[in-house]
Amino acid sequence: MSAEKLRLVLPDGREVEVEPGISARDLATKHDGGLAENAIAAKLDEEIIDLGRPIVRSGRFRYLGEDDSDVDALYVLRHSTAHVLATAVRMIWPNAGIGFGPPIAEGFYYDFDVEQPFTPEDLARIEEVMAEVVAAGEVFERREVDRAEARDLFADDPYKLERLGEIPEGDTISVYRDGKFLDLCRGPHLPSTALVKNFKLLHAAGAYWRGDERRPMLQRIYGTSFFEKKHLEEHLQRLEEARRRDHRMLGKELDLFSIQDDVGPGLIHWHPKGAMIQFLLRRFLEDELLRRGYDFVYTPHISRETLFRRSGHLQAYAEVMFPSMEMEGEKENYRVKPMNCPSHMEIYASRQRSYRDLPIRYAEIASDYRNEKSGTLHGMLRVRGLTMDDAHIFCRPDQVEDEIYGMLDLVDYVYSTFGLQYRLDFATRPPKRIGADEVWDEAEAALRSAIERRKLTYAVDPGGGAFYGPKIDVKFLDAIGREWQGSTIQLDFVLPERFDLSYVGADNQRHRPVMIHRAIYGTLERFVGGLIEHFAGTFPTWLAPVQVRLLPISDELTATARELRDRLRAAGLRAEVDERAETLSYRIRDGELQKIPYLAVIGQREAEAGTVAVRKRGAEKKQVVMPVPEFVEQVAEEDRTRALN
RNA sequence: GCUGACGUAGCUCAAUUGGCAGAGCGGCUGAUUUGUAAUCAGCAGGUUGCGGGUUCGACUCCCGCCGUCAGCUCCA
Repeated sequence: MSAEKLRLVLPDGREVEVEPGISARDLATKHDGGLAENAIAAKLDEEIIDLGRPIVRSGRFRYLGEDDSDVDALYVLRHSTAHVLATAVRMIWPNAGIGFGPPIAEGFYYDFDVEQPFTPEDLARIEEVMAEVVAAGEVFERREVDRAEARDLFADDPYKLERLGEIPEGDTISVYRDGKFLDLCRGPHLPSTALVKNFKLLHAAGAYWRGDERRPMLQRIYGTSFFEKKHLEEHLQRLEEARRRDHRMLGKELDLFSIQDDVGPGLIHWHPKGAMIQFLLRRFLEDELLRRGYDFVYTPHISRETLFRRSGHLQAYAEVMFPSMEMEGEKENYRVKPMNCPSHMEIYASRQRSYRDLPIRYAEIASDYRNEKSGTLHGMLRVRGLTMDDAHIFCRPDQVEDEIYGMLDLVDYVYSTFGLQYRLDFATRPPKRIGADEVWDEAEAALRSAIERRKLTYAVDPGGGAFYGPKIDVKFLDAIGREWQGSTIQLDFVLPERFDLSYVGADNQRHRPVMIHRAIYGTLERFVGGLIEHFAGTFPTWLAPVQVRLLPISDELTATARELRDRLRAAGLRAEVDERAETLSYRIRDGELQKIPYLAVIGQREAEAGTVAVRKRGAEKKQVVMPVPEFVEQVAEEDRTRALN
């Protein structure tokens, strides 16, 4: 069979004709030395291939180099590093069972079935052996085998056999070997372990085989690797930076919140300074909601189960709800609410509604309680008692798009005030759903159109919507690039049905309103936790629990300092006097560590001149002496404009 | 919920093979009255998470509970 030449389109646009079956490596030496210099793999269209693999079709072609900015190259590197890890583990524990070992977003992991969980000392030991494997420069050797041989090769590896059984008939089964380690693996890999230069094992923890808690627990080792040492170090520094910003640590240091053992896990105590932040967030949002035509409502924290039976929560959400409370002399038990929607439905349903009343927007910042699994609790980010900035909008179908548009506008207004970038996930109809297709068509079109009108970029999550309606999730990015779940906007076709909501239209007929759930912050707990980490505790002046701390140099100046404090308070600002009998240096240091935006020193000179010596957090000029009125105005201005400094 | 590690003063952490529970910071008191990131001294502060057990003796070893932390598919 005289093979036709293949045509490969190179990144620079050139086309080359090659013999079918030529490997990327041979292609490099024959055709273009420069292009393939330091290549570790190649990419043909969307498929990454080993350098040694034969090229059997035409397409766009490029080499992957030792380039940490190339996600494809990193993918190969980390996959190979995972194999080096497994190689080392098998050298130390020859009987270790092996699970999966994929590259992941920031590194890789590998799951092992071992008698004893790995200790930190084990990880250090494994790293040493990995270094030996790297030094040995073992070649990654790919081989394609038939099913029978594969079964034979992995006869002692039950997890690999299980995976093998899932590979469809007719698919190629490949195995990779480096040194003594053989793995069922689709590849691709580096040419040699010698290219694994900068890696680090980060931690070990249990992980269920296939994430299924009914199946055996394996021991997972996480790690990461880079081509360049500099990038590994930067990555480790980022991890360190994230630890430095941990809201649980900062919450303690800055006295923002606590969780008390004898109150219960996942239940937040907002201390005065944390509570101040929550208060400021509420005030900011509520003022804005008034401008945007919302009505405030307040609803009970507990209710008869009748309510949640009607809403469907008892059927669909019971495992997250706290258990029933029996009430003496009453047939019905009570429940603490996990959400606010049912009560808002009741308010809507409490009287007749006209099409002229719509849209109706009920907002409530409310405490809800959810019995989250103990292992998922995490500081303020995953709690059992949560404060939702909730709202439910009831509108006519023709109003949905404008309402969504308005919410996106509000999201943008709020997030940009905090200097947060964000992105949208648009989740569409899942396979299992209620509601007619026409209703979904209309709803999804309205959401999409609102997003596009707002000129926002978004990712579609097909089938990711709830069974009762499509939704938009807003993810915001913090200062070190991590993503947080923030706002959510969710259409609901179910609740209006269950509560038999209606309005009387212009045609004098009863119609079903559309209902939209929405939260801007999400929960105050998570949002504040996110802000703590985003700002690393250094809140902008308008959010700082204490904006100004006054430092009188000696006792004689305390009265002057108190006067200024009262003047600042009268201007709506938050100020306090540090009257402790400590040196100025001591009190300045303390104020800096407490991340207070303004430290204002008052000495004899200032008292006589009517000035303050202002030391602004993070400012280039260490201190500026200014007249008191000017200082008050400067802080007030920053507060008023919500400056991000 | 499950697996593992951990839990000592308000905070951060010590305490040898099972042998008198300590330090720094913080707090209080006194002295100092301070000019830009820690003044000095003294004092108080503990049922070593809770409950059992082993032992002459338990922070230490064993069991149970509570809590914290990491993780629990980003599919060979």
